[in-house]
Amino acid sequence: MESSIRFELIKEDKYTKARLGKLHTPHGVIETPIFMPVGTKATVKTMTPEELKEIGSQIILSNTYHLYLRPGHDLIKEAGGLHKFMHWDGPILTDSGGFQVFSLGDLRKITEEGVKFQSHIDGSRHFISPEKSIEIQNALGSDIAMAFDECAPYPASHDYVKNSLERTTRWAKRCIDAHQNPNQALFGIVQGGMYKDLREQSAKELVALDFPGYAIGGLSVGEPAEMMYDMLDFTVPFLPREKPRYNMGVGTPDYLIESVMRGIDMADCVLPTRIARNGTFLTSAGRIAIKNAKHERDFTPVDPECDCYCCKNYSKAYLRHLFREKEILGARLASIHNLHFLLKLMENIREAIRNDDLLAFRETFYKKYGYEL
RNA sequence: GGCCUAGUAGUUCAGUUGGUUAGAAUGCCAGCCUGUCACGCUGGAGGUCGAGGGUUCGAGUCCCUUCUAGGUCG
Repeated sequence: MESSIRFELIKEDKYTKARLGKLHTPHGVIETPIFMPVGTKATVKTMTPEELKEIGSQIILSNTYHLYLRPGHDLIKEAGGLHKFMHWDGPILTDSGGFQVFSLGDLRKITEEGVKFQSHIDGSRHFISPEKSIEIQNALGSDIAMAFDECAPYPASHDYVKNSLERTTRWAKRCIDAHQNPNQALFGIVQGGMYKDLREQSAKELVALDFPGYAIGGLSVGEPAEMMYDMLDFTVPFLPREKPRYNMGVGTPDYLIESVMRGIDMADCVLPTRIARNGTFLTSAGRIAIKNAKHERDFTPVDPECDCYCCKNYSKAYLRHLFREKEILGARLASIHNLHFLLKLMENIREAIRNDDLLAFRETFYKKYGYEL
């Protein structure tokens, strides 16, 4: 089947493995490398689609498992699809529910056929297979669907990860067979835990299936940063140059920069929006915990270098007040800022790649951010 | 003026028949959050138990005096 997306590789950095690209989707073109805000339950928490656009979001994520449970994929299909339902006309990528196999650990049982879940909402029993996940994602109508995989925990034994990855490959084949939507691309997900031989095996098996894009899963699940970088260094070269590569679940500035340098084109993470709701701001000078007492009488913006709506109009003292009072506006402003910060970071990264200047950009950024290599 | 009730962490309150180092909630202070069970989680500081005296091996708990607040009766 001809893929509904097309990846255009525009430029490769001279000194790193970073790439500049364009990903053409049915709902628009995405400039890569890109960060994708996460809207698990058909909303990027606290943000309207207009606000998302304004801060530079090009594509957002949503989640198969959560939307299947509530409100139900049949309802969303009836509404005219996820785009229409949530009033977002840009590209959407749906995660397959595979990560919930991992994160809802004690509420599920994995078999060859699929995964039996108990709903975290009401305990009701459900079964999601590769076919079911594709059916749901098809009903949602996302631009990019993800193969139903198993994200192995860290640490995990070689045996466990090997079995898991081989099952993930078998599931990937079933996803391809079940996938019939010409307006939706299906990405495969490389697993293999922290074992290089298994990463290689997984990558080779999936590349043989010829997906239009590849994700690297099972990273940033608690392992040391160095280990993740190692895995990226090792795994990315097995992926085809002409197809997009997506590092799942990565969202700190350093993880993003390091991922891009290793040849990653896409990343997503709940971190910026989650820590936003808990009062932490990502800034060019590092993280700021706005609730800390030292900001009580600080009437300057969170990040003087930032031109987002939050930083242009509100002071640290005011934001601290909002968070102490648990006023909803605090969560909104922080979400706007954190997402804008990462999206702007990615824009700067793209510019740096364009100028073969990524290494210098990285050094300058880290120095100011307070991050030690 | 008489009688009754209540005084315990910044605040609202628990504290068994007297028995290790007086608890909770909230507030305060700090840390954490990485394909979202998440406006959350974890930790920390903070009290001469209104004051003074007495009984007792031992008193936030019992007795006396006193102060404060509220109620009530004249």
